[in-house]
Amino acid sequence: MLLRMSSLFLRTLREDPADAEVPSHRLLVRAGYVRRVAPGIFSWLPLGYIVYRNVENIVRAEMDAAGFQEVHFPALLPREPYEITHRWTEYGDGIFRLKDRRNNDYLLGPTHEELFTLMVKGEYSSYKDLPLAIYQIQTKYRDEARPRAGILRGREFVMKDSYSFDVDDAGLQVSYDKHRAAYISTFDRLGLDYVIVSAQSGAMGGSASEEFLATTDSGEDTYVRCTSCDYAANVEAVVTPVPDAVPYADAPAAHVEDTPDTPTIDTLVAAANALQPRADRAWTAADTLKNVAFTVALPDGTSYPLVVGLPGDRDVDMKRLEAVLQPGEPTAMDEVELKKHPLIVKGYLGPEVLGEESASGIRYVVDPRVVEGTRWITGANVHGKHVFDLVAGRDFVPDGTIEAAEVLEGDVCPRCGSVLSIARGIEIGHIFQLGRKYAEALELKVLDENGKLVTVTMGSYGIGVSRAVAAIAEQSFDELGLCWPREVAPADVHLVATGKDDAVYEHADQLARDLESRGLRVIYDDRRAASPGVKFKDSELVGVPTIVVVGKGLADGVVELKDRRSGERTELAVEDSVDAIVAACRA
RNA sequence: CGGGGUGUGGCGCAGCUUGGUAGCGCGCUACGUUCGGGACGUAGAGGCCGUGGGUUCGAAUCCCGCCACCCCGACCA
Repeated sequence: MLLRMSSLFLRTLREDPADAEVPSHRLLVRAGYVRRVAPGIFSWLPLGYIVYRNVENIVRAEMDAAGFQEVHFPALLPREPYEITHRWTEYGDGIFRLKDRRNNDYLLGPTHEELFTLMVKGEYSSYKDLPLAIYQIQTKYRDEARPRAGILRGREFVMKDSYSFDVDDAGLQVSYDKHRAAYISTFDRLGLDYVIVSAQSGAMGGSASEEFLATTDSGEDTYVRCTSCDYAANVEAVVTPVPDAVPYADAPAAHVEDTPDTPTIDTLVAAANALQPRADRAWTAADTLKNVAFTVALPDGTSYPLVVGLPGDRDVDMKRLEAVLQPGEPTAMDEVELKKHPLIVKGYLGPEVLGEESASGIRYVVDPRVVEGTRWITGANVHGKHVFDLVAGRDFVPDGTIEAAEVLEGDVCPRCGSVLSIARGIEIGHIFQLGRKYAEALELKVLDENGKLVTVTMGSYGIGVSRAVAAIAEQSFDELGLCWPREVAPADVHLVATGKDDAVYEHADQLARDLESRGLRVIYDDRRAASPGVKFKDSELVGVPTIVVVGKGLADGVVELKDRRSGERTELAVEDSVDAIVAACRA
């Protein structure tokens, strides 16, 4: 491959685009790799599309090597399969819907579980055909509420999705493990720094689930990692260790106190220390029980109220709450909704009027830390009053526990009891054991060895291909521009010719062809009009791993070799420069 | 869905307060000079100022509506 800059369809930008925030977006636009067409929808220019295809081909090669077979579905899909699994409604505004000329409903596929399931149902009917793993690389469409961060979160994106089909759970586990291994080799080859974390399975349903997160501060996902054992999890999936119950035989009886003007936790803590100072220490937010009211909307259009109780030093993490309540969608009650529940007093809500068995009938769930015997300061359900020494298990019994409190740096590791740290990442892969949800809904069954019909169990595995391009960019740049890992880079060598001397361009031209004939992919900056500064800046911005300069050194018989990432420069004798450059690129 | 912000040549922006028919940088074209860190000179091309209405002799500028886009939040009682 030899691309000449004089005719390459490329225009780099000297300034950052106004709408780009994250580095990958900024640099992919500036270096002429992508252009925005509409919110969350992008076009790929030649260099970008080369990188995109390199990533896609690595993913494909690794899937093929693992023995998975590639198929291809349409992106334009009929409503019926999604109606059967209820996702036509469950997806809500999240999918693009359209009608054909006969007014039939269609959608642009957001994911393809239904189609894969139906395809296998159409072809296979015996346990002897299983296990099977098939995949596709397909453009997906999701009408995101707020697309952001350029290629990282678009409304149109490319995903590799695979599905495994097995007769039993043991088989599923084997298929899952094979995919896990294939993903590890794929992401290793893509040159990504990533972690594998326990996850929630999300809208697809299912059980065992892990995410591959590319580690970067600009990531949307927050995960925890144990500082001593190998526990790692998405915050949505973090399990709170349940403390032992506290003896409370000696606890004083609950008593209501006047606490005027204390609608927030901070004001309440201050009031408590003034009114009822403790002998041993000051009251803190952790001594208060905060009760947060939500309305949970269900896919069938109904909704129910829910109150979450948690220690006052923590906030509700909406992503965790949503993950637990799937497919229900919680929203915090506003003033209007609070008024519909007369027993709820804004700012002074307490557990005594809550619970399915109580007067209000409102479901009341608490953080796992609120174990039997713990004592709390909390709302008294009267404006301006709080109750002290309210003991869990004695004075109130919640309807259950819920994992909805935010996870904080320093929280206890559920596996080893050590300390958790928090970091961010980009979800580039997700594997999970779907189980029989779709096989059941769409009646994918095979005959087993006893001639009995059994429902097939499935696994589902995704890689964000276009997102991976941005994730790699996100991990591979410096103040000068991009610096791609070699295997995904648009070329091996960026050859720059400088000056006005014909001899320089003649030599560089020959060098470009020699390198190409040795199997290297070459970008050759043969522009006569551009100044050296422009060419150097462009070569750094574009981010090819090896830069070669043919210029003023040629008179002394040398060309210059630069490593984009390290910045290291070497002078090469002209006679053996081809071999030296090839060696540098193969290293 | 809520909050904030922005719409002016291809890109990045000024002009708007205080109305008088548009300007700067980059890029682009031509010629000349220059050629190792985003060169310089001269001459050019390119804009229904997001959109609809209103006020006015006159609107990019003031008023009203609409549309689009960007950022933050999707919670803290």
